[in-house]
Amino acid sequence: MLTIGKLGQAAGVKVPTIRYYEQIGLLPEAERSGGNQRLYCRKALDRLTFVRHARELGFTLDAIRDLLSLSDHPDQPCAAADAIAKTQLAEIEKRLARLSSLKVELTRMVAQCAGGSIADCRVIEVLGDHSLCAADHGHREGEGAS
Amino acid sequence: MLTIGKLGQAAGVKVPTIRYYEQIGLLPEAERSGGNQRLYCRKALDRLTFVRHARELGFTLDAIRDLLSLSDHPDQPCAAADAIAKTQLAEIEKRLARLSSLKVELTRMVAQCAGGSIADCRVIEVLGDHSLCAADHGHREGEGAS
DNA sequence: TTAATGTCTCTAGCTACTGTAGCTTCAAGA
DNA sequence: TCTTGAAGCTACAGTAGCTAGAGACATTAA
Repeated sequence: MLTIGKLGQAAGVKVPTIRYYEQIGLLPEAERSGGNQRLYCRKALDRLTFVRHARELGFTLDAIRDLLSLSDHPDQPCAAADAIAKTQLAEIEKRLARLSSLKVELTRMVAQCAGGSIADCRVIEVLGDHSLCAADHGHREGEGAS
Repeated sequence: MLTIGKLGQAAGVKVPTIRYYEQIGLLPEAERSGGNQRLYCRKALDRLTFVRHARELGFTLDAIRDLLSLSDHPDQPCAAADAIAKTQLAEIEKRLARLSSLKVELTRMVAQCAGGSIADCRVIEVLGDHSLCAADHGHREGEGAS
């Protein structure tokens, strides 16, 4: 049996994140030791690894919840899991296209900055006037820019 | 003078978002009409357009705050604005690389799903076992998957 | 005048965590 | 056996960047 710290290390997930996952019901409530500490078995590690991996691939926690419940019933046809992955793929393709055009735009902005004063800095100029844009980057970002 | 609704339409920003920007000090407090409604002039529209455009390009509100204060002092050298844009560009390139490898992975996953039952669905299998991954997608996502 | 629309403030909620405070438990060494 | 330090516990607050809703007031067109 693993403590929460060991589990986190093994799965590559931070301890508060594991507790958070339990809190929101993504992971089942853990067994407890005599001193009220969480204890995890191999299966819990598999499940957490699954979650981390899916997060890395960009799945939302809701999608992961669905995938987990699917994998808990392995006799059903896998169309549902496939659909979730496909949705995710479409989403990623959209983001890729968007980011590519942003990159073009920023590259152009940076290249045009002649190193003068702000009064003639193209970076600020382009940001103030959409019509100076070369690329047509859409209207809403929809993702946090971290 | 524009009401908040007209301003929002003109700049392509939702009304609550404008109030939010004012609340966090990104936009100055607006003038008020006799009936306590916000009124905006042309300059406010420029500023809001700048903000929206920068948000679309993935700048954080903090970075935008910096850019705005730079553009308020147009006699300084533009190195700072340039640096912000470059940081942003590097960030976008990282995200692009990451998303590309995610796309490869998901495409592979979806292609391998043979349409059978979940017991042998590669989507779930790949998510449960990192060693099955073709691409080396890093450790942390750092962006909300919307 | 009336109805519809717009605006006001305030509060709470969203995602996916992260950090803090103040306490308890555990394992290893003296 | 005692001590010490790391790791664990709960509970709550905070992060970004908004979005949604309630209930009241303002404006405008018919």
